[in-house]
Amino acid sequence: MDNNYSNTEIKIKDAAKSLFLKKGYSATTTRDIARESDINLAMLNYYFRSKRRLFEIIMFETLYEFLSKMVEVYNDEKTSLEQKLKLCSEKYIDMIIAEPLLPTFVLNELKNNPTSFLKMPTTKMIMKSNFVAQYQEGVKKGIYRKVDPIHFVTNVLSVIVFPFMCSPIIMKIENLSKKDFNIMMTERKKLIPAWIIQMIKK
Amino acid sequence: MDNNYSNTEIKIKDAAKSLFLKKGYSATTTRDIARESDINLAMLNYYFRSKRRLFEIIMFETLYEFLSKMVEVYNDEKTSLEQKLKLCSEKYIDMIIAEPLLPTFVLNELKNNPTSFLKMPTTKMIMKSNFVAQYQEGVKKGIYRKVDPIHFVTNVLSVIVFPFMCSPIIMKIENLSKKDFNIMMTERKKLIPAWIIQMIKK
DNA sequence: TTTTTTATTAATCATTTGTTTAATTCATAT
DNA sequence: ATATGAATTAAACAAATGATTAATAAAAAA
Repeated sequence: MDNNYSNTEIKIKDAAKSLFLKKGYSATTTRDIARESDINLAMLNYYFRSKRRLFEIIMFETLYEFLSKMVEVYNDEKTSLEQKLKLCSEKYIDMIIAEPLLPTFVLNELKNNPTSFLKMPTTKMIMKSNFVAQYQEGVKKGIYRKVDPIHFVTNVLSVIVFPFMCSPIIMKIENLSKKDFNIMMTERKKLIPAWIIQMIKK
Repeated sequence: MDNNYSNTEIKIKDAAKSLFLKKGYSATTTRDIARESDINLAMLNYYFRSKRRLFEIIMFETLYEFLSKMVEVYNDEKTSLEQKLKLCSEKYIDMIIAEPLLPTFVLNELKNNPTSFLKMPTTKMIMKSNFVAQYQEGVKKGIYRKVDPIHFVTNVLSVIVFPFMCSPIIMKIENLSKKDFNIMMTERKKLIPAWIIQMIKK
């Protein structure tokens, strides 16, 4: 590889991301990060100046990657609303199965620092996406019930994301292993689009 | 008042709960709590032995109160499923408007310590509640679509709770004040029961 | 009132934590 | 081969943090 990033710089970021996701900003110490990435403590400040700055870099990149993937689906001109529902349900669930700590982390750290979200270029794009436009078209045509699009979008994201945030509870009360839980979430890939359609269809 | 709790003990717990909810366990210092409750730092250890123990007491009480309120609605023998949907939608949304930081706090701290949830007597009661039984009856009668009850319960909670966890995002992208946001959530009290019914009705 | 227990305070302790420094090693270019 | 800059290390610093102590004040019991 011939980029500008040194090996240690990547090692620090990987370890830091993993720890920040797992324990949050405050509960993660610089020494934790140094140990996990197997680098000298001073290297953290050498490459990133401070713990705060390292966190913000990781936060930005993580958010950006996450939102980019979302916008991709929502703005596809070729697919119908029902196809988009199926696609995003599948895509998000796969995404979160691959990185299950992400939603809680994002929402939690955003609560403390909502400005970092403003900086994201893709933030407001969801409400102006093809996805929402297609829903509103359907309303005009009289095939969908009318409701403020923000409710519609919120509901879609709710039934996709929230179960992951409850995973400890769901696993406990249903006696599921992590594997079982993921199977359950995989089931939802098919169920969610149908539910949403039933919710909005006249 | 003639209970066993001294004034300072209550002051400490109130301040600590407020801070733990707002900033989480790690980001809250004992000195924060002492300052906020306007007591001497040593009083915290005098009454609660340690920060950890104070946290666990608050966590337990908060969880217990929260779950108790939930079980109340779910197990009411007199109400139909549709009435329960309306009641719990109203009740939970009012509850969370009154204490909006609670869901994120609970889910977040539970992730680190799922055992504290096991101790709760009411934990598994939801899946064995009258609410679930009524749904399954409806399935047998052929008026509701069949799906694993855990999906049904998860969906109800998702569309109720998740929007609050996203409140910073929703407020940002929709340009809402806290008041506006609460109005939007209040709208949902009526909408959610209808959505859920449409979701499950044949 | 006197004694005894309980509550409160200011000061202090021992760790932990984020960050920096000064010395050393490594790589690269001249 | 040597000089220059970048990368790495061990050690240390200052501030913050959870917890304790010893002295004092307040309340309750005798």
